[in-house]
Amino acid sequence: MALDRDHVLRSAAALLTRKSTATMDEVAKAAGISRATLHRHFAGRDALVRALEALGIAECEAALERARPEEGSATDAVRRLVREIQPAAGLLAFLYGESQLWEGDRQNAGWQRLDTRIGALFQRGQQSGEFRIDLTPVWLTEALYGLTASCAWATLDGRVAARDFPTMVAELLLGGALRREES
Amino acid sequence: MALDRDHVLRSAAALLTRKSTATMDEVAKAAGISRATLHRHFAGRDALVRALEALGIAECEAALERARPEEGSATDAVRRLVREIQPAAGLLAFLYGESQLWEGDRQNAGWQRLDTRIGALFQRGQQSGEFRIDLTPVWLTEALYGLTASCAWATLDGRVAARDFPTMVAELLLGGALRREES
DNA sequence: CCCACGTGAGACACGATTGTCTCACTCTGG
DNA sequence: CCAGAGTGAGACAATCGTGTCTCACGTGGG
Repeated sequence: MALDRDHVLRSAAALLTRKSTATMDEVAKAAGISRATLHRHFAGRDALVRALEALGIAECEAALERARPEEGSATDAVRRLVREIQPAAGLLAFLYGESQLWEGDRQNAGWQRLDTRIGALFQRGQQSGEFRIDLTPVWLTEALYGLTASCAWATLDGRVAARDFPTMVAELLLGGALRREES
Repeated sequence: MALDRDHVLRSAAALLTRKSTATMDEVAKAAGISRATLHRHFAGRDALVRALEALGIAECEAALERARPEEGSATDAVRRLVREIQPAAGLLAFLYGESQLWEGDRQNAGWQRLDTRIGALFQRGQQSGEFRIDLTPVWLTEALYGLTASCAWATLDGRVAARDFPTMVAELLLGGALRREES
């Protein structure tokens, strides 16, 4: 039962990542169950999206946990974070484009928790002198989400290889397009 | 009449940037016209979105034109491009999230034209030694779109000041988060 | 003045999606 | 074997957005 629910959620995430307007019927078929059973798990489309949001937040927090953001240099911590977040990138991209989640004043507090922790990582990098201080931690956090979603979509379209995901996102976010003189 | 159409288009762009699921009725009200008149300008929602797509492409091409991508260093050209693209950033963010435009095989050829020209700019930077070669021009182009959309949304929410848009996008895209030793 | 045109307002039907319900089937444990 | 829980299939009404239509209004030119 709990396993069923998780399986349904993951199928829905995979489908909605590709086709964000998918019908409840399509979601059910993708999970290999009937629409009736889908409704037994999730009261409605809204409830499903909320559950996906909670899953996305949980996966991001788990990725952040695994990345050990307090450990070692902030640079390496960001690289670890990007690597750990890749499995959730598709789901994240879907949620990122689901404006329904952002317009109300009742948005999930989990995002703020995440923003705070990721922002703190960038701030730590600034304080240690690793990161430049003219880009705010808030913007760097936003850019991390944005680049993650962009690369997830580009991967789906085949414009970027999945194995290059960590490099592409982390290297652009950290080093930018400019070539370094040193190193 | 032609002016009316342009005014309607711009109102729709402004509204749909904030609320991508806005109704035809809401779009009409935002433009100060009735739904009937809106339908006289655009056969349906699809036609409206397509017209917005064409407008977005045209604005991007105009921005690219103004930025003179062949002139001077590629770095400065990218900075100019980001600056010129800012007025269209909201519209671009809306289109970027409109998956309807990408899933079919009948996507507007304008995007490919743009991708090619912007990709060429990044390639020029790589050939001149300004840009690193381990990030593909395709990914850099994608990242430019992604960061533009992210910053547009962050600006709407007040997380980033509009006046900082060019700096935030261009500096992150070009230099990344890492602090430079030299310069 | 009068007519033609564009417009706003509203009615209407249609399609798509949703949420709820019922019923028959299957499997599992006692 | 049997009872009960869970499921799939389908019917059903309700809702919402859409596309089309009609009609009345007013405005500007002939």
